[in-house]
Amino acid sequence: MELAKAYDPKTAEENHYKRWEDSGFFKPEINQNPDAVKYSIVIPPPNVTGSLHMGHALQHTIMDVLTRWKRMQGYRTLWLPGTDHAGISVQRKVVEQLKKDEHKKPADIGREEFVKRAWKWKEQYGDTITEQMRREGASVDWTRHRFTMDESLSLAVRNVFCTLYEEGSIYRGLRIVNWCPKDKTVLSDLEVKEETKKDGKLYYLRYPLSGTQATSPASLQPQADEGGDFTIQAGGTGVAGETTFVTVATTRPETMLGDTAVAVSPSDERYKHLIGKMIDLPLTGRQIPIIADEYVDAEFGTGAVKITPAHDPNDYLVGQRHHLPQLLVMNDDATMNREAGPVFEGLDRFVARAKVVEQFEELGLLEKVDDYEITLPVCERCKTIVEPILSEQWFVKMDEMRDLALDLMRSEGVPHFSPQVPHEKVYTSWLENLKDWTISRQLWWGHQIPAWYDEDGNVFVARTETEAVEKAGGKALKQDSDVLDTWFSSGLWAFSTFGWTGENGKQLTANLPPDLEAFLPTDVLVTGRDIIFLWVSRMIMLTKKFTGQIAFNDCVITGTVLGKDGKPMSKSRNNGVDPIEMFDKFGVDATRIYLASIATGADIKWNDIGVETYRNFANKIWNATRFCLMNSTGNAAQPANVGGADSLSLADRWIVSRLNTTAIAVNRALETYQFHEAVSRLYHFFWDDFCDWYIELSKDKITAGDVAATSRMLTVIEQSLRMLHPFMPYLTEELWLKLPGTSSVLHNAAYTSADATIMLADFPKGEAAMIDEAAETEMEAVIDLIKKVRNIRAEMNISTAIKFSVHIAADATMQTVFKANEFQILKLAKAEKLIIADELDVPRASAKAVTNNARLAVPLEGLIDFDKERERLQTQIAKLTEEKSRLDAQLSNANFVERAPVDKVDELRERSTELREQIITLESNLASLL
RNA sequence: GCCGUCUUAGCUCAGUGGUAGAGCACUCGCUUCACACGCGAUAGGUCACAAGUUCAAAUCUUGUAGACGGCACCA
Repeated sequence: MELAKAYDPKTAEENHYKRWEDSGFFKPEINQNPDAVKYSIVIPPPNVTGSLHMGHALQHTIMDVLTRWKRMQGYRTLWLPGTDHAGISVQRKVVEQLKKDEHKKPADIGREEFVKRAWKWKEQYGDTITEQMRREGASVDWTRHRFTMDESLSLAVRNVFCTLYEEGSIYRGLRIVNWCPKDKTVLSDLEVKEETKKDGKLYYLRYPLSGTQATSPASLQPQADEGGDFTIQAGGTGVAGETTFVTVATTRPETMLGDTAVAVSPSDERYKHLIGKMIDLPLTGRQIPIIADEYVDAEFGTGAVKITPAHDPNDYLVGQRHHLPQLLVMNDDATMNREAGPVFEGLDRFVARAKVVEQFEELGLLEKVDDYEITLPVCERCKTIVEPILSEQWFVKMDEMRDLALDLMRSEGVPHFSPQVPHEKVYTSWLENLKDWTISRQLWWGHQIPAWYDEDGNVFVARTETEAVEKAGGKALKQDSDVLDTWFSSGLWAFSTFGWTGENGKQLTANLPPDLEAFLPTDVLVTGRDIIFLWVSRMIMLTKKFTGQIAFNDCVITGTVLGKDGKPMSKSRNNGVDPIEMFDKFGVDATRIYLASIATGADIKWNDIGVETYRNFANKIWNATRFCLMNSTGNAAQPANVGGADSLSLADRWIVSRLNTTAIAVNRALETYQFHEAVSRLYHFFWDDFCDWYIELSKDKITAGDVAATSRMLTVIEQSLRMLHPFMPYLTEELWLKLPGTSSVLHNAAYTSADATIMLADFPKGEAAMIDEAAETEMEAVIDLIKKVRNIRAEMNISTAIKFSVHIAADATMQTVFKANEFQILKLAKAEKLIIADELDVPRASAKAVTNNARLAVPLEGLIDFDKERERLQTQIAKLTEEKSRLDAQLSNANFVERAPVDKVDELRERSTELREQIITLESNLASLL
């Protein structure tokens, strides 16, 4: 069989996925071992609006590595895929489409039609990411694909909602919430981000005290053209003629239209006499009181604060304490409403702001405007400035669930985060300060809240409309028009995807769906740190509450893949790297193993060269296999041939030892989610140990058609491919199937009846008993020797065409080793004769070197450049001398010798002695040249 | 304001108390019959800075500087 000269990822990528999927290899049912332990992962469901980005590629790689690794180990493995309905995102897409295609607004077609269009949109475009996951090679069980708005998952949502409501954990209330005027919906605190605005302004407004002003309340009406002529006093009050003012500062002047008080600190001497007095609120014709409240910091600003209970969370609380009216002056699109007065009604908030300021100025009531750096809350998705607004919404009390989660962490350390620092602490302290969760959203796409109202506004929460009507005694009802926060349904993901619907009460014990019983708790959750609060914590809480189970034991938090500029990838920065482009350029496998080579949790700047490295690695694997296949007609990988037979050469014993060391290390690394460690071990084992040394050492036998040698090489490749498979599924399958002798016989015992695939081959465990310390030491001595000879040739500029003999002096044991490997040493050192003795007996015109086990010399009559050789020796002496003096300094420190562990001290002493001998040898070599 | 992370070779990154590592780039040499996406040989680092703990610090502690993240506040 002859392979192409270079690996072409495309062919392999097209060859296998469909077969894997069609053969049911991704399904847990492929496992025929009734006693198999389960291993399960649920995918963080990507938005149906999404397409694959590098963060997905990273997370999917890790999940697939774990899944494939465990599957090969014989676990009954399930990686469950799915998508999230992504309320706001889909709604926005459909609104855009409607506008573009039909110039219509949602209201024009009505809710029912709109939702129909949204489903249609989802059917049409929602598969993008699932198709891309196939390209990635993700070994998910597509037959268990779930969507958060599937009937069964929606049933779970309704039942959870009703249960929480019946318990009193869900309530409806009037609160200050984050309002996005563009999306026209409320947002949870977590969906609000901050943006710093450097050119912000702080406006100082004068509020006249009632009964003191020269001007009548009427003159403070909007558009009054009368200005004032005032003198200002420090401390925020001003007097002009008969008029006294209280000056307040605000960044949002338009909200003054909704002010219902001015608050001062109770202990503020400057204002004590004003408490209880009234203010004539300009532009409104309203009178509002001056009140005292501890909330006010006398030191800050003017010490007097305008109170707008309907437009600020702190003011809202002050308002509650003082029973102030809550005057809402804005519409849901952030234009001013009727309450703002006829002059302002209908104006956008920012236009209204300018107008308020202008009018204050005209009235002489604008004291000053300061530049003020301000951070503004913005909508996470559309970046619109979020307006704090008084609104009636649904909330979940989090106290009980928070305690469930905190107990899990404290008593069982669940979930165990990787990396543990800093996530465990951040997660815990977030929980400790958890506030109620706003769960209603003013959207049409999503799970409509199962609450109905009668004409009088009485609410009936029920699982179905019929049940609600029943509760209402047959009255006509109207369902709440809001839907639930997308994260409410994804919070149930760990159990709703396994068939839990909450039909039988809480379904805690009875009639569990089989998948729930089989796969919950899941083993690990892999996700990014941006949704630890939004999703991870809620899934832990809701799963514990509704199933009594742990959602997942471990939680791997991946780092962020940054753009080449070191900033997070984003459309606006245009620094994104498309995984699909990388797949096309370097191959899926190279991209995957590169992503896996990033330290767990670490951020990384994207670097094409990293992927290129592993593209080259893929090619190396391809070519090593190619070489093997070129010489192995009729042979087969035979594990027995790698066993510890006496006839094995040093190189054979050594590669077996290295293989087992590697397998043990890889398994250990994967168990602790140290993917980069596993990758590094595999990379260096395959490239350095196997290709650079083992293949080169056995080449002559292989090319000579030595059956035993070839099948040993085949076996090492076969085992390596298995270990590489979780990282590089396509390449390894492509090659594995081509190896002679591969069949389902090599499968893990759980899959013997399945068609042959490396996916189901037994993952090498590695055996400590197969680690051969002597072989490692001896091989190291041989390698060391060869490297020294190569160094002489390179440094002396001796062409490989020139063969020379190599003299070696060593102790009896090492003499045996070198003798036994004479042929290999000659071949790799490109020498023609090896002379091994107790002492070196060479002419003066020789290049010399020392290793830890030998002295060596290469006679170079007529070829030697004495200056260069002296220089070479001096360099070596300098190096060894430096190391020795460092050791001797340590050894001459009495404290070190007394306090350091004996082993350590002995080790250093030995090394020092060794170095002394080597230096003496080199110095005498050098002396003979002088 | 509070909490936290990072700073290691030209670049991108590993490394957690005991002689500083990788890939790429650089230098030198190789059309060696698997691979130039390759082979061989070099060179390159007072591990941000300062103080401390220790026989011993890139690694632990504290501080400083710079980069970044989360939370809170923002009249």
